[in-house]
Amino acid sequence: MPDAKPSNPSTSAPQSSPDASPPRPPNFIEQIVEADNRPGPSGAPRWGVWTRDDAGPVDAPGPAGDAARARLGKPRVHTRFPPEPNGYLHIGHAKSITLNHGLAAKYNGRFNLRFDDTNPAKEEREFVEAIKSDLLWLGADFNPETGANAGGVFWASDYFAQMYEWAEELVRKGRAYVCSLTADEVSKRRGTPQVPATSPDRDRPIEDSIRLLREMRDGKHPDGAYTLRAKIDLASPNFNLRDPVLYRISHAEHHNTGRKWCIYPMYDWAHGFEDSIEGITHSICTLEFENHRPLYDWFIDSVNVGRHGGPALRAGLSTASTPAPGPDAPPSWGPRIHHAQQIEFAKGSLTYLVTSKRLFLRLVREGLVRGWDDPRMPTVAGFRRRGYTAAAIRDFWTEVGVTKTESLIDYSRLENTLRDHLNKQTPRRMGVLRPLKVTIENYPDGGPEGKTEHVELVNNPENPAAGMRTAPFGRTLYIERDDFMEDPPKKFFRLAPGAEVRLRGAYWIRCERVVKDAAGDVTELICTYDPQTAGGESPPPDAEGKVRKVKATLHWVSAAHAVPAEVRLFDRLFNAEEPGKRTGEPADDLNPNSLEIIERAMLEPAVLEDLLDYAARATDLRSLRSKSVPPTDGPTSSDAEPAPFNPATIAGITWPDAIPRYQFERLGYFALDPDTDLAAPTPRLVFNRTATLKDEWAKQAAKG
RNA sequence: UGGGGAUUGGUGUAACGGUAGCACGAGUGACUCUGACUCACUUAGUCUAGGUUCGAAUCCUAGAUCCCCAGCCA
Repeated sequence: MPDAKPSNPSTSAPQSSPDASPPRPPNFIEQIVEADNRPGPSGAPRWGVWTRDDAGPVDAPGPAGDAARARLGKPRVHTRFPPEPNGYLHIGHAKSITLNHGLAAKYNGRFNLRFDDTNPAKEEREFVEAIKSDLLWLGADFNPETGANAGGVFWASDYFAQMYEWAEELVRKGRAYVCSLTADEVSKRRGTPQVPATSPDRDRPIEDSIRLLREMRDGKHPDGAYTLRAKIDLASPNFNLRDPVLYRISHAEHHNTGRKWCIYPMYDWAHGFEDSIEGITHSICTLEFENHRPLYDWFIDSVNVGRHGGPALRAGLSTASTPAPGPDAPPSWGPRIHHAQQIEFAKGSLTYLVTSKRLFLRLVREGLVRGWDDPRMPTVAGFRRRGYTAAAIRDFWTEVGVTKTESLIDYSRLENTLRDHLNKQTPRRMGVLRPLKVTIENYPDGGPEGKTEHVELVNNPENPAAGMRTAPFGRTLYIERDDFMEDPPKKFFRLAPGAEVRLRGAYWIRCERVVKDAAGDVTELICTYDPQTAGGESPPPDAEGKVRKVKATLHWVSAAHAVPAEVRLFDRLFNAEEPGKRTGEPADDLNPNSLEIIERAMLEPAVLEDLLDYAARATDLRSLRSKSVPPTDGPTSSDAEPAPFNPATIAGITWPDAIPRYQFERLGYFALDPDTDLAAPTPRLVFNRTATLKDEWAKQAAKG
């Protein structure tokens, strides 16, 4: 394979594009990381170095162990992706994953998957499994046994007890209090930018607050009766600091902790501690949390009041290096806890799509799409099913870069990155979407079905090593309806009455006559072929030395050997550049023609042969079965861990996710859909069109 | 109205007081057994107004525009 050239064996990051693009300058976050990694005034990197305690499986064999050993003594870089399991991941999340996992890979750090499950009302098990599966597909391995940069899977709910202790600590330090206001009252008393908020219970005695907090925890009070609030600044122009709620009462069943808790921490209270406990160094989030950073800092600082130890100590880790408080030290709450640095970056929006979980939920529930993984959905699962490659999505976000500038990116940029990848990799095959029958009247008759020749075709012109295949050719063929025009405009150089074209790899044919049905529609073309053009070669020069030329080469399928398949064609889900801009409701801009199903496309037989061959030796049949992804929302009963994706070689190309992909010549890139059933007596093939090829003719035709 | 961010060709991004560059797109042409790919050329930008400086996208002042914040969501 030509792309097997030596490609940067030093990094363990998932390698993407086959050819190396010019090196990008480091983005602003990488610049921060690199500055942190340089020795500071103390001679050590800002976040210290990896030790046997936190470097990962240093004694394990294999790549994960190798990476862990290589990490020892090197500057710590520890990132995380913290989704709430309340929906499927979308293309925007992929940016965060690419960034966070990419940072860990680039600096041989570690990357955690952490479920931010602090709100039992909205979270479901199904989403947990879907998110894990999406991360694995994207190449962000979180399992420390297999992923070189994996830090593990964590749950905010595992930290509830620790967070609760810190909450009591803040009360005792006079920095939090139990408030009896209702949600409505708090809202009314919030004030305005100029007018401070008011809160009647701020000066509740510490012991009262402690008692009430414990009663809240122990289920003595109904939902909404009390909250725990931080005592910060009711007049702050930053509303987040106007005594934010830390805990609310909720007698709800949590998907992880069941009925153990009836108070749940608010995101703001929980998030900084989650990073702290896990020893996250760079806590990367989106711009809207910039206003919250002072709050997170205040929480950690408040816990650290009266504590001792180095500034970069991490909770939950060995405190051996913590200097013991001296005899004259004030009462200590324990060693100081770790304080991650939050860095905010801008989300990237794409034209013609939206990333709103609320809208996704509606589309799925109302049946406007065929599930979370509908190939039209901007979910990671949707892109996967559509046939996008994880490498293309990663490369796209890397090319777009990371900044603090809000951007609206042309969707075509994502599509172009995808085409780049697919062009270099996909095997070529021929398929006809809308068959038009062609009979070659001067082609020899060799029996009931005519004579059959086997023509040789190149599998991928971009990749000579992909080799050749043969395709049967006969007297009766199908060509694409769009490749014939009875009354063509000047610039149309495909087939027309009297015109001559090449059939790829086979012969040149000339259209002699047109057969029509009663309605006047063309049903068949009667053509002749030139035996001197075998293999598609030009015929020898004529008597005057002139060589005949054709301008078009068409794809075709032998009617006697064609394999029928269902093909699903997609147009954009929304037909407005910014859905919802017009009316405020994105659903108003839904494209009613976003899905077109071709029930009986005709494919060259090599496709079925490839797939049967793969099915016979496949260990990972996810892409060949319809049960691979839950088709609708709603909880599933299965608690099974999503299996890692096993690479599979299909038609000579190895796909990390085992999804068979092709370029059907001149039509675009296609991926096998899980609705496919190869085990049926008559195999059922279903393909999704991932993307079209660029089409100069369509552009011209549109111009008129 | 208060606070927090942002602003460089059509799009995305770089330049960190010293030649405004890169990628994608678009246009033109070449090549072509995919109207694909590839190749060549072209196109077009520092939000505005002042100031500092030998020199400003970069520093200062004033303004404009856009995004975020008054959930017991995250």
